[in-house]
Amino acid sequence: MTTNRSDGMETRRSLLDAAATIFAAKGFHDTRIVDICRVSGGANMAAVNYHFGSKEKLYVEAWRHAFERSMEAYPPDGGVLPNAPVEDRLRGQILALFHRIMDPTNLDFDIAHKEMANPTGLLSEIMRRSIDPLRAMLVKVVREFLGTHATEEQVQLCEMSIHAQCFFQLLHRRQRKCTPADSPPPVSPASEVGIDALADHIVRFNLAGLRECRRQCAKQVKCQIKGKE
Amino acid sequence: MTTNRSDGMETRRSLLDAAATIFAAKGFHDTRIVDICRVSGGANMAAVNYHFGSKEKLYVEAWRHAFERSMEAYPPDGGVLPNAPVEDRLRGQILALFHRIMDPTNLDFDIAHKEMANPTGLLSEIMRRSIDPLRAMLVKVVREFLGTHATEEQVQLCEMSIHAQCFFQLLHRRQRKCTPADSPPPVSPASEVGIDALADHIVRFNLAGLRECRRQCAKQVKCQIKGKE
Amino acid sequence: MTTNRSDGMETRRSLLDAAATIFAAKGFHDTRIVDICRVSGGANMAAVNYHFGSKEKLYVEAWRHAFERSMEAYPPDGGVLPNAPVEDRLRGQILALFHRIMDPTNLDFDIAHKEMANPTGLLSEIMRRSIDPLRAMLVKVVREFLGTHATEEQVQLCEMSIHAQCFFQLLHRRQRKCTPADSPPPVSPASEVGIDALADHIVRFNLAGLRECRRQCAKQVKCQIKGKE
Amino acid sequence: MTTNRSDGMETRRSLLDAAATIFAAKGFHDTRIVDICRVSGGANMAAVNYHFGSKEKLYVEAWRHAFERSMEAYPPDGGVLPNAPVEDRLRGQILALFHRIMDPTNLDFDIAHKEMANPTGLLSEIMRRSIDPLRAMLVKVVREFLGTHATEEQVQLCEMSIHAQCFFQLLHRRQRKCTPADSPPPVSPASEVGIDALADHIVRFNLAGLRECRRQCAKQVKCQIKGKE
DNA sequence: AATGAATGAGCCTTCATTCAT
DNA sequence: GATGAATGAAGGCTCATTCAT
Repeated sequence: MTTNRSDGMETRRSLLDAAATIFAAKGFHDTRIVDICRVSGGANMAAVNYHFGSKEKLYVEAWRHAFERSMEAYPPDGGVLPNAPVEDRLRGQILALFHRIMDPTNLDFDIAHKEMANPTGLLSEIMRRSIDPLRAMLVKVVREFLGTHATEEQVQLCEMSIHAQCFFQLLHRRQRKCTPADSPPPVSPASEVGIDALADHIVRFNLAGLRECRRQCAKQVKCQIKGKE
Repeated sequence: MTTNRSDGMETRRSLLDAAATIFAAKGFHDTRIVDICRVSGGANMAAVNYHFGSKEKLYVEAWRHAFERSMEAYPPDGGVLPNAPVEDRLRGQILALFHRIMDPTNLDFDIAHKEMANPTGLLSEIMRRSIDPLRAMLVKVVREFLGTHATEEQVQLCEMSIHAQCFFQLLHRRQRKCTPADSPPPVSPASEVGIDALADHIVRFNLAGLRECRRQCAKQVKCQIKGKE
Repeated sequence: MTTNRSDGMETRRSLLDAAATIFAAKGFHDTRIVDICRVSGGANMAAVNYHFGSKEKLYVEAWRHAFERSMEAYPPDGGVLPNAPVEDRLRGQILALFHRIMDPTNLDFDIAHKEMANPTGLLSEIMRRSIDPLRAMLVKVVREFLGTHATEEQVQLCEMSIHAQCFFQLLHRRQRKCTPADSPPPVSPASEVGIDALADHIVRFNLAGLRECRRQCAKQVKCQIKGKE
Repeated sequence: MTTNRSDGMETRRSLLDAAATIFAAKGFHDTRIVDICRVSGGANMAAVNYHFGSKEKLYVEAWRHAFERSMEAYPPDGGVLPNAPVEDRLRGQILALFHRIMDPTNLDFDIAHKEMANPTGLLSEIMRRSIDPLRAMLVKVVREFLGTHATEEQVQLCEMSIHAQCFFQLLHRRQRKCTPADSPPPVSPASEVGIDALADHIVRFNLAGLRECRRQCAKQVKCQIKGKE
C-alpha cells in the first residue's frame, strides 16, 4: 500500500474492485477479506471495516459496483434502436446479454451465480431491483415477437430458453481462464468454439425455436376458432 | 443417542444420505459436518472421520452415492430403444436429462452445480468419468440428427443449447421448494409453469433449433459444392 | 491441563470456578476468556465454547454456580428457628446476609455488583428469580418487627437501610484482599475494623434504627386516632 | 460537521461533558471514545487524543470536571453554619451527601462507583485527594456527636453506616432513569419511594443508630470506671 | 488547529480433526 | 467399534491510536 492517507476514495475503489474480483471467483463464504486486502494493494484488514462496516456490506457494495460497471459497458438493448424491426431488437438484446456474460471483466453475473449457488440472502433485494427490469425487457420483446396469440406461459418459457443458453456460458467461461492447478472439470468441449461462432449459434438457434413457437401459437388459435365454429 | 452399535453400515448409510442432501444444498465449504451428523439422526461428529477419514472423502463418496442413485432412477436413453427413429431417441435423452434434473430426490446435479460454482477440485476426476460418457451419448445422437454435413462444432453447440436449458432448471427448482425465510430472489416467473409443459416446451424448442441447424448445414454444403464447381 | 479426556465434568467444573473468580474480579467485559482458561488449569480457549457455547452463557452459568454455592454455605435465616422471637430472627437474617457478603469465597455478590455497575442484561431474569425471594424474606421479618402500624413504605425503607450497610462491605472487602500493584483507593479506614465488631455494629445500629421507626409508627397512629376523634 | 474552528475550548468542554456522562454510565473500559464523540456533538475521534492525549487522560479530566461541578452545587456542610448544634450540622452533612448522590446531573459519584467496581487505578490519587477530606468532615462531626467516650472504631463504623445508606442510592437512582430496553433488575421496590421521604428516613434512621451508639459508649465507660474502682 | 484515513493488537468464535477411553 | 472431550488454526470484528494533510 502506498499509505496514501489523503485519498480515501482511492482505497475504497481499489477495495471494491478487489472484492468484486474475489467474490466473483469464490463466492461470499469462501472469500477471505485478508485476500481482498492483499489484492487491493496491501490495504489493512481493518480498512474494510472502516470503509464498509463489515464483510457483508462490502459484499453488497461490490455487487452494486460490478453491476453498474456491467450496465455501462453493455446497454441491454445492444445498441439497437427502439424503432428497429422486432427481430433486430430481439437479436440485439440476446447479443447484449451474451456479451455481458462473456466479458471476463464483467463480474456481476459471476457474483450473482455464486449467490444463487450459495445464497447468503444479502443480495436478494438489490438483485431483484436490478435484474428484474432487465428480464422484463427481454420478456417484452419476446412477447412482441411471438405475437398476440402467444400465452404468457409461452412467452416466459421462450425467455427462459434464451436466458438459459446465455447464462450457461458463465460456467464455461470461467473454465477457460482460471484453471489454476486444481482445475474443475471441463463440462463440455464446446468451450473450444470461438466467441463469435457461439454468439451466432445462440441467436440462430433461439430464433428458430421462437419461430416454431410462433407457428405453434398461430395453429392453436386456428384450432380454437374452428372448434368454436 | 439411539445409535445401533450392531450395525455400522446403517450409520454409514445415513451419513451418506445426509451428506448428499446438505452438500447438495450448500456446497462443500458451507457444509458443516456437525449439520450432517444432526440430519443423519444424531451421529457423533467424530463418526464422519471414523467412517470416511475426512470431510473431503465423505464429499466424494456422497457424490458417488448420489450419482449412482440418479443413474438407476433415470436411464439416460429415456427408455427409448436403440432402433427407434433418431428423433425419438433424441427426445428420449432430452427428457431423461430433464427429469433427472427436475427430480428433487436426485442430488447429483445439485452437488455438481455447487462444485462448479465453488470448485474444490475433489470431484474433477470422478465427475469426468461419470458425466462425460453421458454427454457423449447426447452428442452422438445430436450428430446423427444433424446429419453428416454438420461440423463437429455445430454438433457441440447444439448439444450445449440443449444441455443449458435442462441445466438451467436446477436454479429454478431449488427456488420452488426451499425458500426458508431469507429467500433468494426468484429469477423468473417461468418457475410457475408446470413440469410437463416445461418438458414439452424444451423438447419442441430444441427440436426446432436443431432442424434449423440441420437446414443450415445442408445449405452450407450446397454452397460449397457450387463454389467448387 | 492434565489433558484428561475422560471426565468432561471435571473441566466444566474448573472452568466454572475460574470463571466465577474472574467475572467477580473484573466484570463481564473486562474478563478475557483466555484468562479464565489459564486460571482453570490450562484449558483450551475453545473448551469454553465446547462446554458452554459462548462467553455469555458461561457468564450466566458462573453466576448460577456461585449463587448456589453461596446459598448452601449461608442459609438465609442464619440458622435461627422460625419460632424464635422476631428480633432473633431479624438478627439471624442480618448476620447471614453480612457474612455471606464478607466471605471472600462467595462470589455471587461480587458478580452481581459488577453486573449492576456495568449491566449486560444477561443476568436480569436469573438474578431476579434468585435474589428477590431473599429480599422478600428480609422484608417480611422487618414488617413483623415494625408491627402492624408500619406502612409498606416504612418497611421498604428499613429493609433498604439494612441491605445498604451489608452491601457496602462488598466495596471494602475487596480492597482488603486484592490490592495488586495498581490499587484502588481505600474508601474508608473502617476497613481496619475486625469482622465481628463490624457485624456487631451493624446489628445494633440497625436494631436501633428499627426501634425508632417502630416508635414513630406507633406515634403516627395515635395522632391519627386523636385527629379522628 | 458544524465544527467551529474558531473555538477549540468549546470542543474541549463538550468532550468533557460527554465523557463524564458516558464514563458515569458505563465505566472506563465499556466506554467507546467514538460514543463520547458522538454525544459530544459529532467531534472527530482523533479530537480526543488531540485535546487530551489519550483516553486515560480524558478519563481523569472528566472525573475532575464532574467532581468540581458537584462540589459547587452541593457544599458538603449542607449550608448549616459551623456554630449550629451538632445534630443540625450532622443532619446538614447527611442531607448534602444524600442529595449530591441523588442529583442525576452530578456524575462524580457514578464515575467513582464504576471505578470502584472495575478499578483502573487511574483515579486513585486524585480521588483520595478529593474524597478523603469530605469523609473526614463527616467523621469529625460524628465523633463530636458521639462524644468523647466513643472509640475511634465506633466513630468509623457509624460513619460507614451513614455513608453506606447514601451510597446505596446510587444503584437505585440509575435504575429509575436509564432502563433502556435491556434493563438491569430492580433491586428493591424501595425505588418507588419519594426522594423527600427517603431523605427523611435516612436522617431519622441514622440518628437513632447514632444515639444508641452514644448510649452504648456512655455505658461502656461507666462499666470501665466501675471495673477500675 | 483539526480531521479523515489508516493501522495493529487483541478478542471471540467457528470448525475439522485428533485423542483417550 | 464408537464416542465424548479437547484442540489449534484461522477468520472477522472492535477500538484506541497514529499518520499525513
